[in-house]
Amino acid sequence: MEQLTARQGEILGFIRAFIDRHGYPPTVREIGRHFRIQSSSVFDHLEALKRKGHLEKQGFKPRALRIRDDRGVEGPVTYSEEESVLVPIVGRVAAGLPILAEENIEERVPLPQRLVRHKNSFLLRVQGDSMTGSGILDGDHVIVRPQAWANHGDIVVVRMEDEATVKKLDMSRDKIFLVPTNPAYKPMPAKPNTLILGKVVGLIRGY
Amino acid sequence: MEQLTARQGEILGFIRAFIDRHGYPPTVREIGRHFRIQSSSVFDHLEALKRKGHLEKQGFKPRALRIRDDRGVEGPVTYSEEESVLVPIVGRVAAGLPILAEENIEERVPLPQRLVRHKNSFLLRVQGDSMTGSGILDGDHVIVRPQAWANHGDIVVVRMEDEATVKKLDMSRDKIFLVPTNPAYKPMPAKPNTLILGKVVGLIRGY
DNA sequence: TTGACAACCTAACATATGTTAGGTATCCTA
DNA sequence: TAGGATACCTAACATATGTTAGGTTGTCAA
Repeated sequence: MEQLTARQGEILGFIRAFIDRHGYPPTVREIGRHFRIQSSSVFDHLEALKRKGHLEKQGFKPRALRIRDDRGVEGPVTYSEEESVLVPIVGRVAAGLPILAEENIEERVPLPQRLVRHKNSFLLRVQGDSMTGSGILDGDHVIVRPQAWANHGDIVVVRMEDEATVKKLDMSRDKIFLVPTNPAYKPMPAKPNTLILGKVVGLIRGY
Repeated sequence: MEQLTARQGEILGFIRAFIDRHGYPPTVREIGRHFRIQSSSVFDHLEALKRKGHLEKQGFKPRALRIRDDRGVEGPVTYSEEESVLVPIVGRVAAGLPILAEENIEERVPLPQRLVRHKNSFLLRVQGDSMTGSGILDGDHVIVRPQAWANHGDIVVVRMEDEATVKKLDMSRDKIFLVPTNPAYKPMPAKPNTLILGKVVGLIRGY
């Protein structure tokens, strides 16, 4: 990866911070406004960053920037390429409290970043064998990305009463069904008070 | 959080996936292209998603979208409770070489100690669906503790020719059998040259 | 049976956008 | 001492962009 100049480093840092704060990259002119330089000057910097491999850039599209300096080092590696993220294990899900309230958290476990690509993800211990059809066994821990809505076919964590349970979403019919993928169980229609806590994005098992 | 319609859920899901894949949100028309609807129709959907609190939207700015249905799960600051261990991912298993030879190692991933309680453990990517009966799916990574011998009922990694494969050990009969727990496959007797590389002690999956 | 809402449409508008062209000044290196 | 890279500039261009206005159709609860 080619060396950056001080200015190029500033620009890259600004883009990174902007994405952190807003959730989307800045436009050329937004960068320029911050540094009090013209858009064409920013353009030059972006081209340099692209040429040096630190930035991906989709021609002519606004905000189509992606920082690429997080790739690992090539070749045989004898050290960690990857950082760990501390992910909380959620136990009981007390009603009324947000899922990640300290009261619900039992402990925290370091996981590789690739498995936990989103902020506020958490681990939930699976109880029962209702999802064995999807390779989710009793005692497994699922990695959950919090989101209040999910789509047909997603494996989700829903809260019913005081319990968090893992099910597959079936939205193909008139009502929403929570489907256990173990054929020994029957799909149940979602009640009005069922709450989607998040989508299952990973799984961890220890034998 | 107000209820979404099926269509609104699809749109929200597309935006989420797009950000995941590209690093920046889609434009109104990019969403429309995917669903084969007009930009003005997409606009309506985005307004609905904003009104219902699932989306933030900066007026008139392209791609200025931010998904907000993960609120209420603000996590407290995380601190370290557990150390990570660097575990190598083994790719091809070159014949003649020890399984943990540098030539076999693709990369290293940090895992929580509780999952990897033994030295020289490694990760192996599972190919095929022969172990779905044990909740081990195609593409999963199993954590393997190296050992040359295992017991009846253990799930093990064996080397046959140049390939490492995951099977269940059946030693209840006169011969040793390698059992795929997917009933669609048949148990095979162990050949004299089959080598036990280790025992499966854990599993990791990313969706 | 009315009214609200959802889900789409066509057509048009103003403009913020990435980009290009051509220029100046400074610095470092061959 | 020439050349190249860096870091900026002004001016202009084509267009992809979010948005608005004004529809149609169907569904569903009051």
